[in-house]
Amino acid sequence: VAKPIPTTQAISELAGVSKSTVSRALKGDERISLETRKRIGGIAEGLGYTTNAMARSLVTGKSGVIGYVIGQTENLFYQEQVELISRVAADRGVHLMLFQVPLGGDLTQVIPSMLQYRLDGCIVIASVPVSASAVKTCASYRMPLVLLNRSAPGGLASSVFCANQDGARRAAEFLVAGRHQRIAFVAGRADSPLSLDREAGFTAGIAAAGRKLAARCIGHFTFEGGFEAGRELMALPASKRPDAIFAASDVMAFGVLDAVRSAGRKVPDEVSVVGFDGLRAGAWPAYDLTTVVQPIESMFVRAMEMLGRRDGKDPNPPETVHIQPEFRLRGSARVPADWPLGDTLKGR
Amino acid sequence: VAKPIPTTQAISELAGVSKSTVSRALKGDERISLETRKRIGGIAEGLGYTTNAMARSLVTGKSGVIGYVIGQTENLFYQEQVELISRVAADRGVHLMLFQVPLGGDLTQVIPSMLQYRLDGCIVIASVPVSASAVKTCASYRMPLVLLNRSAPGGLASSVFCANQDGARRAAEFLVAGRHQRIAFVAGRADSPLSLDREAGFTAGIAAAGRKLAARCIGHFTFEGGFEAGRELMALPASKRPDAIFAASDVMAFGVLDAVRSAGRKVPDEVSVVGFDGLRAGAWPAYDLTTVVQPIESMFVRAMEMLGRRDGKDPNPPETVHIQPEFRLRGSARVPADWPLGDTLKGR
DNA sequence: CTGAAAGCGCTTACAG
DNA sequence: CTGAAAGCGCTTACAG
Repeated sequence: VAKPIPTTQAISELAGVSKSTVSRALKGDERISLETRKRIGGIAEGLGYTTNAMARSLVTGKSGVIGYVIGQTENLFYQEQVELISRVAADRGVHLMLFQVPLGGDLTQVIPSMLQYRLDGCIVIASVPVSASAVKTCASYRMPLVLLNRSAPGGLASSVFCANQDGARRAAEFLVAGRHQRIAFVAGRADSPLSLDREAGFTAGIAAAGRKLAARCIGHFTFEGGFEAGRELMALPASKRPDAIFAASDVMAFGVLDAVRSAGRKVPDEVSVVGFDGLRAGAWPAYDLTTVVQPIESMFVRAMEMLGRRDGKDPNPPETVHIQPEFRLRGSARVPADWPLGDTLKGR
Repeated sequence: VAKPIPTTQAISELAGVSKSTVSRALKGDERISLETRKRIGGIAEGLGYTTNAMARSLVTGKSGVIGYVIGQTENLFYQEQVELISRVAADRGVHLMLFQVPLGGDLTQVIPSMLQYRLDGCIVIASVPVSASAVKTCASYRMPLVLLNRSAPGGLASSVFCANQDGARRAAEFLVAGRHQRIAFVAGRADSPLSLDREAGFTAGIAAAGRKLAARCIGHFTFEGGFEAGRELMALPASKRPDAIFAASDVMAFGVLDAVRSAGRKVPDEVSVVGFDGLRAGAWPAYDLTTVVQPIESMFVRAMEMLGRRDGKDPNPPETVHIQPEFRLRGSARVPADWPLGDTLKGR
């Protein structure tokens, strides 16, 4: 039998008190006597009451939902995160609404929807382009934004970064210590700040050892791109062929690995491969990838905190944080004899 | 400079008409003169107006958002789908709210949240346990439910299935035609209807050729479980060792493949492996998996249609549909000489 | 073709 | 410790 969801009105009638009292009792207002609170709580429970979030947010101005903006990406990395962020959100009692920016689009496209639902804020992943005007629009409507691994044009939004440079530098030190002779880098896209950061950290790391990059390819952050890059590198004459390859993402590293193997080279005996991200699939024996692990759970927690803490009406001032990644040793790269096992970047 | 989001009130003042007219004009009500509609539309645009979805849904009783309920699963299959379903939803102008049922939990846990936001309906993926009482509760509150690859206890909710039996049967026919001698099956969990369906279809397929299963293992729907199963199977004496293995999911098939190879067996010369799902990662050279591809996009579209079509106040009556999967030939299994290339189940 | 009024289900000053 | 009243921003019969 279908029953409508009961309202505070229904409860107030059953309890013989006003709707105001019901409302206050339900949210545990101290001004209502404990006894009344308990009684009302019991009635609400018995009726199967749930507050109408729409009505509540209409008056409070807070919706209890934050937006999670993803791109139209086939990148495994982002796919893995959905479960994680939804758990982090659930733990804090906030709900997540999903927004997808189509390929070639910009955050701007989903702003109207975000505003419609009066979101308490938005988390935007790195693969979504964010124009200066998009950030400005959100700021003008007081819609707090947290960008992941991306800085906000004009500094009008918060950012949570993995310490990309530090992580990449660590990978460089690892490969140098492993006595690799010709070290190559596979970039994501030429114009990606994320890729550039990782490249900067990596080249700084090998430069510190008085070395330089033996080769550099573009892998477009895709498996296929990584595979192609790996093929190119393996096609080089022996004197130039790299014996170590660092890819700016794990999926690309997977592609590189498959290419290296199909070129008949042994991993890690002839070629070491290191990635960046920390995909779960990296643990599968087929790849067994040594990689820099992004602290995504911590990154999400920080992002939620930034969105959550706004006590007053005004959003928090934008801030930027960098969280250190970990370095995960697996079988795809030669381990220097004296390298501390189980070492992590965090420990430094 | 921060500005509040304008309301119909603001527009009505600027336009010199009533809020009623603004409301009607904005939704293109024919009763408002075209001229007025255009003028109001222009003013709204200029003001950067977006309707307050909370207020609207408070009166209409429709929120424009549907729930997507996922489990705490690390299964790649579900991870890949988030992007797809969010695109399908966006195409139809509905928004998606994410709900996660923790490990060991049941749909019941998230029902209060679903009710709070007065969702227009919910899509529940197969890895989420759905008790009879959960279905009953949703039905009693008129919350339409569509379960994926799972039938509703009591028939009180709709279901969209991949034709699991047909797909698995096709895999069986393929392996039989490939003249494999000892055919094994790796199940998901013993109590999973999904796994049982695929097993039923598969064994029916080989039984039709007068054959029976050479071996059967449990792989728990995980990579590790598949790997373990593959190891067990490869450890059998040569006379019992399978030369063909069908896994009830792609991730398990990946594990099987890695186990088969690490046991020193050649794929597909000595052992053929076939999966079920159609993960993108199956196309990677490291796995190159022949598999039954679930038509998830069509499944999502049907699910949305089931939720969307309710014109009146009452939800649509529950229905159940089965959509045919495709069979994708790749390199992990020997192809029968006379097998039609590019053949799909759909074509039959 | 348009408007005044009521109401969706809450919360929150303001009174007492 | 509790209630009456106003109001959040819409939509929708009901009138005209």
